[in-house]
Amino acid sequence: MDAIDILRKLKDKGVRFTPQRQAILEFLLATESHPTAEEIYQHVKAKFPGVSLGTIYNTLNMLKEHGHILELSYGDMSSRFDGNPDNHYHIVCSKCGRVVDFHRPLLEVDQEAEEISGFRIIGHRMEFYGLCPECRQGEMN
Amino acid sequence: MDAIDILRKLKDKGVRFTPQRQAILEFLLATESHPTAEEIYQHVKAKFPGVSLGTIYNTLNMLKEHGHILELSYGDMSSRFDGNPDNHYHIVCSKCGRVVDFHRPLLEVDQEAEEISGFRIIGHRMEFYGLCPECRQGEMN
DNA sequence: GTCCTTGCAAAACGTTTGCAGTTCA
DNA sequence: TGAACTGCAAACGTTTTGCAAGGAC
Repeated sequence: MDAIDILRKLKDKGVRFTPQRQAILEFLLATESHPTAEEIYQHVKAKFPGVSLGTIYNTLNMLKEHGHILELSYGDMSSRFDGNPDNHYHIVCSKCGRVVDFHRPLLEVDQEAEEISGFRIIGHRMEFYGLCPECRQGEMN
Repeated sequence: MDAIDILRKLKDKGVRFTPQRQAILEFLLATESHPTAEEIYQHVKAKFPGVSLGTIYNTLNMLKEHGHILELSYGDMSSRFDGNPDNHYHIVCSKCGRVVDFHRPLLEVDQEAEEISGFRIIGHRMEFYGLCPECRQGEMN
């Protein structure tokens, strides 16, 4: 489902279809990174110079509440947004903040969570915490 | 390993043993909740009325960097800190923010992550995202 | 005595809110 | 036309920073 399809469906729920929203959602669906609101803002500004950060947040929250994107908060201050939940896992260094990808088959636990909780599960996220090889030096004896 | 043991070990690394730090760490190890910095502050203030929020953050970051506690960021603005990583999982509603516990045996993936990445893994966290039964009404057709 | 830590206050940062003007339907 | 949205700016809550005084070792 692409950006236009999603926004068309949202129209039935009283959500307006605006070019800014289209640009934001298209960017999120096209990228494999997990951009911050600021990064999305910078990207959309190239196409719509007048767009504001407030509009970015407005749209991101709307998409999140309708279950089309995920908001992931990391240790660094700002949230990251993900339009493609079928992704990989991360390992975060508690000391230097480095993040490395952990590629392994996605755990198939969403259905179990859906059945037990009654939620409509959109996706999950798993993160490992630890000390990276550099930061391990002299630590954790 | 209790608070005093941990702080004694940190002394060898040039980290000072102060009563404020002891109180903060003891609270974190004793509770099963995931308190925010503010909640830790309120608790420690009962014992040390003059303590400041800055000291709480200072200590939490130090403990995190040495791999003794985890910082977990949620959708709501403030981070939560966890001294007992062996816990449960969460399911978060993307619309109303409700969080419910998901009790299931912890997935045994830490060792795999440690071997592949070279990190010293302290723990992991998994979160499911979706729409809760109430917020599903009329959504996601 | 040294230098790490504390407490305080101010600053920085990400995010939300309020509002007047605009645009989609 | 009317409700939803935009852009802007101000406000908000969390976290970090700077610095003088204090405390651990």
